[in-house]
Amino acid sequence: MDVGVRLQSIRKLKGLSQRELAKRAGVTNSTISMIEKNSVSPSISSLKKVLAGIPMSLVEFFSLELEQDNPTQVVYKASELIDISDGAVTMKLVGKAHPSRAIAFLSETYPPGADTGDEMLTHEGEEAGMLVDGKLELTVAGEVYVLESGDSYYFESAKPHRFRNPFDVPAKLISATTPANF
Amino acid sequence: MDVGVRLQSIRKLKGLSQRELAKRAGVTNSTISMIEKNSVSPSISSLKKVLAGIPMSLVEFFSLELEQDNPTQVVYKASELIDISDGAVTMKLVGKAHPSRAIAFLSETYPPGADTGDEMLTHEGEEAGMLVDGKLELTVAGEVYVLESGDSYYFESAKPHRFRNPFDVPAKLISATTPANF
DNA sequence: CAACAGCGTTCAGTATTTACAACACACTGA
DNA sequence: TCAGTGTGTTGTAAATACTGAACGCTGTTG
Repeated sequence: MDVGVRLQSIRKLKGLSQRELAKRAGVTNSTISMIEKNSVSPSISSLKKVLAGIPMSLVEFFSLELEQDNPTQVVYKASELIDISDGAVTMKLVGKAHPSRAIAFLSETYPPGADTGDEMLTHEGEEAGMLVDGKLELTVAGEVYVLESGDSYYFESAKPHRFRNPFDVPAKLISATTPANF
Repeated sequence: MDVGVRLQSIRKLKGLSQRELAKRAGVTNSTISMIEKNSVSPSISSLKKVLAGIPMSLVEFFSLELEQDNPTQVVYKASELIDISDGAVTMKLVGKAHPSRAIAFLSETYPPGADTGDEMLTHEGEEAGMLVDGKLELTVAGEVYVLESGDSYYFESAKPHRFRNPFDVPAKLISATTPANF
């Protein structure tokens, strides 16, 4: 697998534009464009700067490259999931061998007090999930729900939504979002 | 840790000169010189070519870089050993976190029929080892010995020596060589 | 519709890396 | 001692990557 495609899929998975990533990384958008198109082979220092804007280490970057040499992996051990955690919420992505995935299937853990941020989330697509442990508060389009172990949900992601754990035990959630550009 | 120092220590561990590695990698010796001195930041394609001459993947290269962020690692699991195999003989190096090691401590496996080559080895330093499984033939300065499980050895590496496994079971050897530039 | 903002791409010029060819040094053997 | 071979380093010229400013496209807003 080549560097360009890999960078692009990681960038899109993080929901960043070329310009946005370029600004965070301290390079120009044209640099990122050309790297993703494989019209240049970036220097180590450049790639390092770019990845710092994601953020991601060189090790992680090339580890992912290795893993997708095995394009037909079907089963994933817990330790094989990709960590895309954001803040206090840990999020682990299933299906690392599928760079152009249609579904972001996640294992998420919300410690007591954790949430997805003050702002309500809105994006295209649909999402579903099931709580496997603890209790979790879900707000969708102004309605507040409390999920308990075994409860599940499904809604259009365009509706403003937010997850919060105001309880005193960690909540473990299995979720799926499509498309995967969240 | 920087790219240059890491490349140099790997190259020396493999016993290669800048020119020798350059020839295998299809680059010039000056390129390798400047990379090791960190006077340039090589492009991914260049570094990939250089590492192909070792041979070593980008993943492994940067993995090593990460690991030595933890400079005080003392215990290593079997899966954590660095594979520096040569031919049929598998050799795994203990102490990856010590780039400027004084001792090359190896776990080696000789399948039936494997050997260290037709030529006798001679280099500076001293080496010792113990056979933990199977049987192994050791020749030192013209003398031929047969090691069995539990047997050990110690000799000056300047004496011509060779390991062979003419038996029908794999031989597993734990060895130490100093200095580590073998 | 027009203006705008965001997206990725492309082009010319600049900065950096790389190849080629020297160089200095150390060691070996005649 | 002196040629010969090995080592790593360092100029200069060619190749390549990177920047900055365009461009065309899409969707949004007044």
